[in-house]
Amino acid sequence: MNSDSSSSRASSPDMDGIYLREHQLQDARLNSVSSTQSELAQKMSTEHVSRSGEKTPAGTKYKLKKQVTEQEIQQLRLKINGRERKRMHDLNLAMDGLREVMPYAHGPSVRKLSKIATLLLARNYILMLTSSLDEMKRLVGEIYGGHHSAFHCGSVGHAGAGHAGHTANPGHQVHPLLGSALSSTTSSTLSTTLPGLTSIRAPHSLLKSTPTPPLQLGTGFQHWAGLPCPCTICQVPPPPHIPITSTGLTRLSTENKDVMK
DNA sequence: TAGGCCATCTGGTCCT
DNA sequence: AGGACCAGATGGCCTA
Repeated sequence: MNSDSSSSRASSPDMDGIYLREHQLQDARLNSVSSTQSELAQKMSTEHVSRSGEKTPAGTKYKLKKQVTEQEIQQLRLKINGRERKRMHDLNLAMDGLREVMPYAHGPSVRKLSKIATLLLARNYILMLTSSLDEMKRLVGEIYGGHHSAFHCGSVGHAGAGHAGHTANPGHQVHPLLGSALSSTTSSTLSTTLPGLTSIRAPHSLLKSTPTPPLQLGTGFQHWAGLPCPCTICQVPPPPHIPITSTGLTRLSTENKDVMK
């Protein structure tokens, strides 16, 4: 039940592990799949020979040529496998990065979110943040009414961090929420703004095997500072009403409503 | 032991 | 042609 999967099974093993496992598997596969590989090699080598016009069916020249192409094919396979491995490794790194910013407890005593759980939780989290943002905009609009200009882009002292996009891009080239990913305040700001957020639990069914620890913003969590910008540029459209089929998502959405109350 | 999750290999397809 | 992307297959590890 130990969630420290990095110790038991790292999603991104080091290169030595990769190298070792690769060769172990290759040794196993070269024995079991050698027929397929040799068939492929023979097919390709024959094709190569016919292309190059060197028709020496049974001579030594043919054998040498075939051997060379088999080695080339082998090397090509290794090269392709390495690329694919690197691609998947990068994908896992991105997945780890996503896990880091997810409002879910991190640590050695917490099982790492699975990939599917990470994606589902991330989607739910985005929807929650969107609804929270809309709600805050609505509240600010109610409170300040037509005087919101005092809190407009860059007018607020704290807004410098989160609204760097505005100050640096008068033409709104970069949305501040996107810019906040590069420069923003700590999660405590969000916790203050949305007090209930830090106590949200993840009820997703895919997380059933976890002890469901209280959600906490990851160390890498970043958000904008200060008040939401009510300008038309920052007025994000309402979240699309995507049907949520997952029970976990539905449940979390329900909790979101409670948080917003 | 079954099922879930994952890494890796592999062949196909599409793009540059 | 080479690389990126994708999906299926396979086998290992872990947990209930």
